Amino acid sequence: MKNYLASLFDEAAYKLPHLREIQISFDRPKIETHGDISSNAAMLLSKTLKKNPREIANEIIANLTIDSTKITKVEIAGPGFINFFFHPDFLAKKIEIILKEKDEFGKSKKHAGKRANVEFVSANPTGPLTVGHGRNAVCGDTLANLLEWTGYEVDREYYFNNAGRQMRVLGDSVRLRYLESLGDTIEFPEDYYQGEYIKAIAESLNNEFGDTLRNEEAEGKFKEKAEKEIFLDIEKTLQRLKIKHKSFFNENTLYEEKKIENLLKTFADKNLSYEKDGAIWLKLSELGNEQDKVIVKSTGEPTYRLPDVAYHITKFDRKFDLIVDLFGSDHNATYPDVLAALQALGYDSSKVKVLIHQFVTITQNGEIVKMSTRKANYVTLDELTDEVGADVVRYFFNMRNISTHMNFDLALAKKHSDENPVFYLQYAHARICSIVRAIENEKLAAATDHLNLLQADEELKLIRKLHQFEEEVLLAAEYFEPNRIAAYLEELAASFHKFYTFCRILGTEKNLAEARIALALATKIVLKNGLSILGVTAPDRM
RNA sequence: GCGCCCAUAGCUCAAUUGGAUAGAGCAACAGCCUUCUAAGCUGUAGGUUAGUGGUUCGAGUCCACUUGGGCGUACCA
Repeated sequence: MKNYLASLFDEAAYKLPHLREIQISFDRPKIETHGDISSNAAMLLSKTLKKNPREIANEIIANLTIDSTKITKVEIAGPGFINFFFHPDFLAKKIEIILKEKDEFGKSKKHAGKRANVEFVSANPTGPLTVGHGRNAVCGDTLANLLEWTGYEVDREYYFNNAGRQMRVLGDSVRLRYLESLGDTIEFPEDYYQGEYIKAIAESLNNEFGDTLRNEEAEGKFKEKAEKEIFLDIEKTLQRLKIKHKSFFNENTLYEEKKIENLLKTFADKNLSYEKDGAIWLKLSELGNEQDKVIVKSTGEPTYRLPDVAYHITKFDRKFDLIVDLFGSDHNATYPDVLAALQALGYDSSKVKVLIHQFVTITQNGEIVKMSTRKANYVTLDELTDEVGADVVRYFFNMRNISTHMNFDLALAKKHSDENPVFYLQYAHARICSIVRAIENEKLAAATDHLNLLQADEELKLIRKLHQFEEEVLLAAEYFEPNRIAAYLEELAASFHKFYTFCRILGTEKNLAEARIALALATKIVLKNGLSILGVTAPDRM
């Protein structure tokens, strides 16, 4: 609809050149009586032309070539909106297109040929993924899906670091538990990893090696085994939510391939760094940031900033057209430094899209659960998946804008899980499948020869809703907002449930019945496609 | 103190990125199943969009300040 109108306006611009000077928007009015599409062109021009917007609107309309089989009415309303009413037959043609394109309907080639990298989860392997990581995992994967739907080839990437202090403590935690399992009396420090999984890893080392590791160092077998086991668990947890990364990028490779060393040299050569108090500093204040930051400590150890920059350079080297980083809000202070450094080195930092999602507050019986992997005070993502199922987990994290501070009442999620809106969507799909089963006995099939019979209010509203899908996918991808898809699907399902209630198929005259079947099947396709973007199943029965 | 994010119905969240009369779901109340799944539908009630000022044809949305919350603010990641 919008594309069609845009072409009409383009044509009119030959006669009204000032139409080219403004950014015309075509909106879907909230209120039905305002038409299918509304344009604000006249209001935007009223200032430059110093004329009443309604007068301008009249001029514009006079210069539009209106095909009455497509547009039935054009009117000027309110302060100067131009409202367009489309012909129902024209709108119904969408059903044919949907039935033809099936799984492909909604995909676009807008970014065909481009490559995107989406980095998400990226939790260091110190323990199981928590509900907190769940939001990052689900949103990251859904964003990657969305980009794929707009034509990108997407690499899902997981960045981790098995070198730092955290991992040393992890290895030593395992070592102590191992000694304990051998019968030694140990003192387990309070700031070590308290989780039961540490004991399990120690136990399996005991089974495998007996007491031969008594003098092994923490950073040897202990850390190695812990990292391996924990990563296996993380991957399994993600897999349950249908998340699979293409690559796991280890920070270590940046050292092994001398990327850190080279970067330091480049910073020095370009006069972007300096030495002070035995440390190396990056001149971030010259790059527009608040203050200079240390990139190599006086101990000779780099801070996280340095490998972060080096890591992002590898993303540029790997020729991605779009680089997406999804972090929790605890990282919000770090990325401006990385972006500034990249820009100073000549990389186009506008290719990097940093997304920050807010934290999930978990409440259990009215009390806030403070998550800490170290203190083993957390609810794991696996536990949540066990409790409510993968579809609910995925839908729950997808249904809200990533910028919201989300509340998650565990007790409520478990108790009222069947009140989750995801079932509302799935139920709509299952109902259509049920129709399909029922019509087979009645010798009925979908037919698009008499779509003009679809004139009931519920039918027309549903058709209009189907029109929106392609646009919603594009917008959700463009703004990196997966929740738009969830919101759209809820509206679509609502339109369908109303249609289902008021527009029966069995017992209706054949031509109308078959047109309704076509409409139902088109709805089924769009529901399924939308759910697949969210990573949620579309069941045939419920 | 400073930086980023947030504040919308009793609760959880939307609102086409500045559009016309701010919408859903829970919860509450009143209805609808001899007919394709009632995990559904219909209706009622619920709002000074935290507050004050500003920008303009037009503000929940943009700007400034205030209040209240989250996350940061390391030679931790």
